[in-house]
Amino acid sequence: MNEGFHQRGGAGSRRATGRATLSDVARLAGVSAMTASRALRGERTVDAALAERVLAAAQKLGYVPDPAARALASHRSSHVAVLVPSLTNALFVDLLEAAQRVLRGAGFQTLIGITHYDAAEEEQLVREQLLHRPAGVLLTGLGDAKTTRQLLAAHETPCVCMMEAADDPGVFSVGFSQVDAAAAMTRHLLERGRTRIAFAAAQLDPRTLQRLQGWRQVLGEVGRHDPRLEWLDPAPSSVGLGARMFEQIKSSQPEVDAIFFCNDDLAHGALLAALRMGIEVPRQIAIAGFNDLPESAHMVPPLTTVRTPRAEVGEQAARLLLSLIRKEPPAATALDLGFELVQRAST
Amino acid sequence: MNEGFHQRGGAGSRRATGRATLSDVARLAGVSAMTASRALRGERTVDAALAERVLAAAQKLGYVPDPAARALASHRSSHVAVLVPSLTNALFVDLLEAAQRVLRGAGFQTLIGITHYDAAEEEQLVREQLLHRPAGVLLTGLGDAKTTRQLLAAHETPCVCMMEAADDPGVFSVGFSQVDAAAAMTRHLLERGRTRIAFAAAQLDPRTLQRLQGWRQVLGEVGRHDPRLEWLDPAPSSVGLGARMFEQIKSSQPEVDAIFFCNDDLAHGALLAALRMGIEVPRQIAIAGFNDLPESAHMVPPLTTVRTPRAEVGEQAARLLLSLIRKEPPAATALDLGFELVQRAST
DNA sequence: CTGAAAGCGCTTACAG
DNA sequence: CTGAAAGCGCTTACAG
Repeated sequence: MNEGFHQRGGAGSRRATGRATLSDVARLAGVSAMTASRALRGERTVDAALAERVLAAAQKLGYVPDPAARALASHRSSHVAVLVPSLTNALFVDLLEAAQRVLRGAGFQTLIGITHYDAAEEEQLVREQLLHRPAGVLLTGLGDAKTTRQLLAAHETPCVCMMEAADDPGVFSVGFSQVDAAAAMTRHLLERGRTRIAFAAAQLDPRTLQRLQGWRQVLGEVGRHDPRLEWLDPAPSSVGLGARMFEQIKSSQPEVDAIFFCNDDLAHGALLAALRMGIEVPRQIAIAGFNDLPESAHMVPPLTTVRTPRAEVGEQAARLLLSLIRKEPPAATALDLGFELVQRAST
Repeated sequence: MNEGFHQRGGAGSRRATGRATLSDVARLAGVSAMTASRALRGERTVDAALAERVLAAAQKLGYVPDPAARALASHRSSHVAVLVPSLTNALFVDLLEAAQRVLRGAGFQTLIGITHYDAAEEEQLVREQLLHRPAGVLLTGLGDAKTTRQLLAAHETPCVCMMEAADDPGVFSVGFSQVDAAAAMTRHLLERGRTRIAFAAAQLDPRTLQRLQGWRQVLGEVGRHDPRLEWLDPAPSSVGLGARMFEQIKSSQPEVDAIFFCNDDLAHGALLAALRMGIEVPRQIAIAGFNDLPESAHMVPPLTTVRTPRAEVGEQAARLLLSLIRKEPPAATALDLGFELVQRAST
């Protein structure tokens, strides 16, 4: 019967890897390679008894499918590309970590790409990634990157956008409304009796501009919007920049009684600058941030901010992508995970 | 002559990708696929004129090699796995970003793995990665992970360790001496007239323990080491933990006149706690950190710390790995990039 | 220095 | 529901 007889390649063969292959499994289970392949991928068309034998054989041989062979034959790798603007911002790190945990659990490898907040670089990265035929792409979008979307569509590669609740029905997204979150914070400052509320932002990526919009909207409604209260700097966010912005606003517009920073890093810098300058927060001026980084609760005074569900966004975006990859019906097109206003002593 | 005649697969063929393949290039250049393959990979055995024709053909067709096919045939992918303990610590983010930039430039994709400071998880991740046959591995090692090294050796996968200057000649490493850096900071504190210098650390990974060793060594030499000055907490580092440690040290050992924290996050927490408690730094107590994060220069007072060359470590480690992958003679076995003591107002 | 053959380990597409 | 055949797009190993 030649049972267990296992010859690989014959005389002129090239060096193999030494790992068990699909045909090893098939031979041991007494089925064809095709049936083994189908059983291992969980196709339901395989007879239950056969499938069980295949699984047992695979187990016994310690079989692990070769990703390269699978990718070559199926035109689809087991990679998922995750594109984020930066890893310097803890927000994106949390997003990435959460997504990666889910993807890894499902047998997908995570390839990271850093776009540096540059739409052209995003497009370039997507092109590069598509050469590797990723199973899917997770994106922190840079506006209406139509080209990106077309590229992905042309390669039939599923994609989920993170950190926004998109209104475009052709786009899958997981996030929350940046506009609403900023509006909520602005309302909070009004309720605390502030009348000259500045908005200070850096980087000016699409999500930051959405926050600007929320602030404008609320102040506009109460007739308190004034373009001179907008402090917009395209430079990257940093603690140092936040400190400089605070000094500038304080010296040029002493009547400002609250500053809403577009993120916590800037707000931290402002709080530290206030300490250095002997300006009391919130008595003389209120300071608010956005994101609720771990440091924020420990600042002096503790920072009022918006808690964003970034880990959950990463996780849910990965889950949504997995269902798209598996061609299962997606749970939703746009998943809105909300936000939470965290009031602390700085406002 | 059938020139330009291009038929793919014939009647019963399966859907191809539509991209130009190696044989398209070979046909256009009028050579065999083998010669085309060799020319494109830059093998020097190819006749110059032929090589030029191949390159021109590839250019014209927009040929891009298929990574999966290449990996299947050669048993080696174009991926490099980068394993770090965490991305919550900015140190590792800088490392990763720098390494990725170099690797991407050389045509390698970066796969990240997060070990969560767990040696078992590191080993598990290495096993997983090896199934994908990475071209190489970049590691932020977790001690004498002998198993890890054996695994890599068995798969003939080159590896470079980051953030240490290893003394083991069988290990390639890029970093600096954690012991020396901590010793330098301890000496600095002695020179500033401090006599009761505590060492406060969290996470307790190998590099932290090396810093502990440097501190012990210097204090031992001057007869000022006292085990009660060691504050070691295995919990993850955070600003909050730094604040708590500061409060504890202050209340239980009021005679301590300096605290050397094993990283800047903890030191930031301590500075903030001191502000809250009304304790003057450095008059009443000096505070020092390690790593020089961007925030450190903006703290109140600005933090004295050790600047570590993490971006350069990532970059050089990637370069070293590339030369190992290409079987070029490596520039060095252990590359020591040094460190810099940055004195600011907190000491 | 160059090439025809074989093979890497899977899956697609087609028959039964 | 199952299988024999062909093929994915490259490179290794061997001849010349």
